[in-house]
Amino acid sequence: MTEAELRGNSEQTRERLIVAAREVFSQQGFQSATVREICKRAEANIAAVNYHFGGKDGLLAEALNFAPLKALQQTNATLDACPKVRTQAFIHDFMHMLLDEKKASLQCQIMARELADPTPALDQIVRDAIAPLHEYLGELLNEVAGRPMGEAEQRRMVSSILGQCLYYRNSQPVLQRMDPKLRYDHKEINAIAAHIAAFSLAGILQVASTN
Amino acid sequence: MTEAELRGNSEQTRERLIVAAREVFSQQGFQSATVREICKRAEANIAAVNYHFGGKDGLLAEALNFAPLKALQQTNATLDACPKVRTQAFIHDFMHMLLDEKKASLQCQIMARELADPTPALDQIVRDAIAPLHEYLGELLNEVAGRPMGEAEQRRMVSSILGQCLYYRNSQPVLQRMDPKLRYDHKEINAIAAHIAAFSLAGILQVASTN
DNA sequence: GAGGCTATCAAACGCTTGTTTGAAAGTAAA
DNA sequence: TTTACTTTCAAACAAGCGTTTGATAGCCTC
Repeated sequence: MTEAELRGNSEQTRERLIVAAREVFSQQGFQSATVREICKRAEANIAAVNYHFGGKDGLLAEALNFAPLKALQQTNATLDACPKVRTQAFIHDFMHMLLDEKKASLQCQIMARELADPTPALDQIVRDAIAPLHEYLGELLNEVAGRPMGEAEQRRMVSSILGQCLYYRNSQPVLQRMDPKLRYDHKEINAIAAHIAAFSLAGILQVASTN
Repeated sequence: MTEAELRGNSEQTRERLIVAAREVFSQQGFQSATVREICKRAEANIAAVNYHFGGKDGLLAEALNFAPLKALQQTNATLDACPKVRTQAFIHDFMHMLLDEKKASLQCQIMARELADPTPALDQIVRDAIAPLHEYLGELLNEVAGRPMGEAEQRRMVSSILGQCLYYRNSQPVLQRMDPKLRYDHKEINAIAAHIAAFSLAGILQVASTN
């Protein structure tokens, strides 16, 4: 084995662990996920997690990655369209990130899980991902409303949209039982996103024009 | 010790365990909650849970109680008001159940937690509580819309409302960090409920009149 | 008062968890 | 060849979990 190969193997092990960790964390949540399961999927030894990441917490920190969410924001911000259309596009892309088996961002799914069941990484997640997201969405919704909203009002508008979106991911076990035929295929996700967008845009415009 | 006192003590222990279990389950979730912590709060021996309920699962089954949710529906159904006002009232009462420290129904909070992190009791919860709730809300929203909605559309309307409501409960750790001043006092809960109601009624009417 | 039943208790059991250990194998530098 | 360093591995460790056990004491029935 040459040095390059060894390096390669080491890097490969590290990388395989991160990939496996994203799978398991996003599916089972941080607490329910076990180091043994992750190592099994990564075909690595149990001690590898502690050797490469210092522990389960360290692995989570490495598995987290805000790039997909930031990319979504970036794409949306540079969209040449009116606020309403950009809001629709945002919800559409966000839902595909959360639900689409093919395009899904496991990193975002891990974050979505963290919201309901916090870990020590929550502070970092809020600071680096959720707070900027709230800020961006808040300004976008301000444009939709056509007038500056109060801080609290703006936060509630954002919460209304995020709450709807996350419900489909975090309450999937329930929704599955309510409608056994439910499958999150491309068509269904588009329908859900369209519903949330139409529902929310009406809500924003109405509330903004009333208060 | 007389028989009555013994009976009483036994019943007291059982009852204290259920009360303590509701507290701990609603605060920490079923999985994170420990039998030892519950017994400690109930001032009971560790073996008491198994003796009285056959295990942690059995204690959860007894701690669950759908009466408060059913009562909310019953109250709302017999309300002498138009569909819009009944929807507002429903959201108002539901949010107080989920958030108000004084009026809160711990049983409902346990259920809210179960949505995100299912246990073996989820089937029972869906069957006995959530499905009827969805059905009732669906019909109510139908009246609001003024026309019969399709099954999928109706389900999405209900999901939009429940998603918004549950977000404030299940994502509290995040919202707390976004706004450190946030306190779920009576006034704040009323404001949140009013927002969700106004937001959602506008969404329903708009979507219903368009499609 | 003997036997049976109920309820409680301290202690221990068996299992799973994340983590640590010490040896082994390989490469690179001296 | 020796030395040092990196990576992997099987095994064990310590802690926490839900659960079980066997003893104890009180009350009822006979």
